[in-house]
Amino acid sequence: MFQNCREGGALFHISDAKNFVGEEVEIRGWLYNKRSKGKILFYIIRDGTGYIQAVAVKGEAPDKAFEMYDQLGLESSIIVKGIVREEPRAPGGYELTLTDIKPVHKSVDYPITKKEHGTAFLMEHRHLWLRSKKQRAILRIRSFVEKKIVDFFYENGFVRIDTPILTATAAEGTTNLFATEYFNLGKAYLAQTGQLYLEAAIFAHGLVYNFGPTFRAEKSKTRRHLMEFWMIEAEEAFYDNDDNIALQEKFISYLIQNVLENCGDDLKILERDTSLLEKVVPPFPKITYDEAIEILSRKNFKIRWGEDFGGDDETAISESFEKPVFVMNYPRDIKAFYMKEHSERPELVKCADLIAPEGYGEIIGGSQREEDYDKLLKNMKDFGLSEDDYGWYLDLRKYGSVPHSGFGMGLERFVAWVCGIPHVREAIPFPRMLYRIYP
RNA sequence: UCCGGCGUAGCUCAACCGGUAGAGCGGGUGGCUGUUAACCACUAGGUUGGGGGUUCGAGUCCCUCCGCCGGAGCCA
Repeated sequence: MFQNCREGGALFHISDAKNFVGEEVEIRGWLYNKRSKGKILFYIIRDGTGYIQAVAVKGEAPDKAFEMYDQLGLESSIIVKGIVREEPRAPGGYELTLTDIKPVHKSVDYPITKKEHGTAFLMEHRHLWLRSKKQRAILRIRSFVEKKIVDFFYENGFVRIDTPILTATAAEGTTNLFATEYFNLGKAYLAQTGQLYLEAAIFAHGLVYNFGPTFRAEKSKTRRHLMEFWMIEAEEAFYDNDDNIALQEKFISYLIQNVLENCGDDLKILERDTSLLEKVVPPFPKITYDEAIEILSRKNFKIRWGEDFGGDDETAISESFEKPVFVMNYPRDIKAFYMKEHSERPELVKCADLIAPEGYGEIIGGSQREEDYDKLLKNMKDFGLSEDDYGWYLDLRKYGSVPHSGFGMGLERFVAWVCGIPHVREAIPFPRMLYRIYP
């Protein structure tokens, strides 16, 4: 914030008002709202840490405060001085008796008004929408979650491996990738996963993770999809599928409990019902794909064994549980080539997707990886992948191969769930969507 | 790409069976000494997304294009 560049005077944040009662302070911020009642007027100011109301009474406050009133549109940047006062009628409990107000820049006709707006309009003004209370709360929670993700892995002995964003080939084959020119080497693609690179790194570090943007050029048009999203992926040497699931349980619970402990004010702004989040502690329910199909059949869903779940299916499964639920051991045909075959039923793979409660859908996809050279090579051929493109990946099964597992979590889906917001587009500052890349 | 829905004032939305386009907010003007999305009065603001058609008459019905929203597929 600004306090580092202030000359003299009290260092002041609105959020610290309680420590400055009776003192004159200076706020550098923006005009959030204003009201006039003739000989008394109110300026509501925000400074990035909170909101406070400055009161000016005719004859007591400088005349300037009244002259300024009509000139200052909402979101004008201003420097306000005033004396902090306890005030039970004020929302935060504190108020300012205004002693000076100076415009830094006068804002005229701010597009986002105090009444409701539609999402199309708000997305068109995303650069301004970020200033509003709920959007601030969401992105503050996102920022905190990002910190706790890094903390969790650091505390648990993981090494962060930043995997490349520009890659030469598709990692999972089927999905569409964004392409760009790469000098004399032809096309390069924006990474849709860093997993294969993480698998290489476990042989150096044992436990590794990455955290960064991921790109999918799929024409997905739903509340759970973005073209550019942030993913956290972990990869663990000598972990089987059960170890992997236990780690995910611990990870998700850690994040949720930390948010509940530290983000109470923001969750309140979002009117999030936290009672369901409080239940997110290990162990989570675990069902197999077969059992999930049974649950859906009982609910009269038209899904047959062998098909993947759609959004409605995931919601229906999650409604049977209060906590996030792991769905394990999917048919191999609907999963990626690198997943390890189930030892008793070769038509299945050892994997688990974590489905969040309240209809937020899949937030984690994970699996044990195929560590056997010959089986992996056969899978790649079955999936139509070129052996040449993946030579380095096959090498990992030649020089000290070990059982290993990993998972990937979509940050925006997680944040949307925690915040209780219906669409992932609000869980990222500037969403890239199928028909929107502005602003 | 496919399936639905929507497009009316700056914004959010009304307008019955096809019959003179309206409200709230925002803007402007005036009023008000405790407002909390302040309130009260007055006021300006429209090629009803574009084009074509049916009709005495279209915001409303038909065709077409454009834009947006939701869903499917795919996935986190």
